[in-house]
Amino acid sequence: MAVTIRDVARASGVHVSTVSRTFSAPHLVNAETRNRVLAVAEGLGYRPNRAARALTTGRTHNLGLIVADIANPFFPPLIKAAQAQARERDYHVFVADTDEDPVLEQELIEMLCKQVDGVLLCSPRLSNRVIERLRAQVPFVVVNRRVKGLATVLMDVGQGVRAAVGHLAGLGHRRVALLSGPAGSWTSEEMHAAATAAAAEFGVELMLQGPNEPNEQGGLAAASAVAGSGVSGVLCYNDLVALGLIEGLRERGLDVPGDVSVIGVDDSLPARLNRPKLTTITMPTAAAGRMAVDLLLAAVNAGDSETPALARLETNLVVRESTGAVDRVAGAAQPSLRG
Amino acid sequence: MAVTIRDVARASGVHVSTVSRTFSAPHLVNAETRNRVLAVAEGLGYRPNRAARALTTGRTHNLGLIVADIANPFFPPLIKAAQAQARERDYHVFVADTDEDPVLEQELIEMLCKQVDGVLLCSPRLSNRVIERLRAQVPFVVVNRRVKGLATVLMDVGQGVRAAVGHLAGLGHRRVALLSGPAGSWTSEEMHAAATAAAAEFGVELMLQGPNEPNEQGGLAAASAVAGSGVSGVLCYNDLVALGLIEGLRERGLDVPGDVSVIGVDDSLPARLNRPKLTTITMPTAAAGRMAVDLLLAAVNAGDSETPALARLETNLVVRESTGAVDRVAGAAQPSLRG
DNA sequence: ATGAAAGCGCTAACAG
DNA sequence: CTGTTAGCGCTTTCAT
Repeated sequence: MAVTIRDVARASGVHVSTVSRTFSAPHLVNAETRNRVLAVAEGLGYRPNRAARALTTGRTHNLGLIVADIANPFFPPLIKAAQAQARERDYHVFVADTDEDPVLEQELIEMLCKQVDGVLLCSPRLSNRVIERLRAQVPFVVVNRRVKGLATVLMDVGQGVRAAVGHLAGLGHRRVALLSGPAGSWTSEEMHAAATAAAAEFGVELMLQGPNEPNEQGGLAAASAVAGSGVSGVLCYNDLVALGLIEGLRERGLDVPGDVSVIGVDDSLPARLNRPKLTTITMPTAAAGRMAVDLLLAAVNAGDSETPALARLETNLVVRESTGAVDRVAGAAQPSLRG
Repeated sequence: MAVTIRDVARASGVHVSTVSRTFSAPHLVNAETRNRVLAVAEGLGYRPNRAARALTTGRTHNLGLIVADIANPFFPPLIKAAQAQARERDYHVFVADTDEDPVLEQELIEMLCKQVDGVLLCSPRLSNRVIERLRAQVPFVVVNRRVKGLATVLMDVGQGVRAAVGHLAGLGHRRVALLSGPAGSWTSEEMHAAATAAAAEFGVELMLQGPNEPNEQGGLAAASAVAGSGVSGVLCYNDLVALGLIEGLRERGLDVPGDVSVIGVDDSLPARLNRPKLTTITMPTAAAGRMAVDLLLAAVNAGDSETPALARLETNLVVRESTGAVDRVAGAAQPSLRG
């Protein structure tokens, strides 16, 4: 076993409680003694055992972060930001990947909740019912989902969607499709509502296509439906869907943005690397990660009797190369000569 | 505070040790009693406190996983595989991102090491000296790095590199560049050694260019050097570098694979999504994640007096669209007519 | 300012 | 098979 508080106490000729205070309440101990203890501890390589501390204080100083899929490029920036923010508050973040599986998600939460002071749920696939039951065990903060009574961080994708539809309308598109995401995705529902409203506002016809898997496969699979629908512009649930769609369209001889304009959501790494560079809606994932940590820490330190906080973060459209003007009368998608 | 073992004991009319055994050594307790205890525990919503258990057993049943950058698409598949494998062994994996910062890496390890039974170091940026000091505190397994005396999982990138150079040679390339990775990267050194050997074997001239940042910026920054060097084929440290290079080459009017053939390493998500699809060396990241967990668990349960294990995993070249035959005499890169 | 003692939730001998 | 007892490393009254 490693060096404990007792070893330090013995080696520096004080009682364990003094050593303890040196680390957890330094102002309560004589400067001289403190320095001696610190020096001895340093020399022995002593590090407080946080698990043991947690046992008495009831605070682990750990946070859990549950995501559906680390490999989805939407999440890493959020994770990084959350870890960085937590570190500044002397907290540590444990990340768990649920593989998009609600059962696994619940198991992980139950497993985690005894080792953390609070849990960050990002775009959870769990039912609200389960979440509400689980919250008795540990404070939650939810990102991109509405659960009544829980502190929440929302990315206001509606703003970006409105801008996207306006952008397409301005380029002359009259028929536009929305490729929705997984059933039960709050973001997807928000996109739907905002797209419907914006379509009416800008006088374009909106077709809904979905649900789709939230990855390239989903976009690829939707390509034939899009190709046959006569739309000239498509707004996708996320960047991966958009990239998959572009790929599928190409296989059918359709060019982007020549024949079809495609817009993604997230502004993820692949969106910036791909060719054509994706026009997309930026999601403030880093800000959301930081904010979620702050909200969670507030909930942890205040008890949950507060009015649950709600943070809404802005989104924006960033225009790149996957959208362009309609160069045909009806805007109907047809194989282009260069395709 | 949550429901403890004592509450369960009281409610089911047995002693705490019986409840304890029900969970940690079920075979030692009468089936009838066990079922009763289990039922009561279930009813009360009891979950064993793993931190408290860790205090007596000395086993947290947690593993730490340190990566340089979660946002680098190389890591997520490894992380997912490690978490899945650990779960099967009733272990939990805590992921920490060091932001490519050795100082932060060390801090995180020291912070983590009291809450985990072992640590997985993936492509660490830490000096061997520091690693060797830290290993006294907690068992390590290292991925893609050689540290004497430590259990190791290596991805044998040399195989893939040889295949890549052979592939380029077969396409008629005579002058080839290697864009190396960060200084101190084991993988980068392996690539260099293997590329040098393969270049001699296949009779091509090899130019070394680096070190480069392990991301698209690194590739982008190297583009002008590559464009001016007269090479017709480039092997890059990883897919992101390759994609950045392709982008930079394009900005200079050079087509891939028309003017220059580019090969990446990792076979990451962006490599498959991008256009042209990247010819790349597959890295067995998932297998490495699983293997590393098994090695680490073995080290944890055996004490470190064993001969440290060494696993070498195969890599392969997957040919896609970013490589092609040389269509000019000297193979010198020059603006193409279609560029 | 420091020491003494109790206890956090759990496991691990040791008895019985 | 089950109860008793001690103690993991640390914090936290309460004394002194």
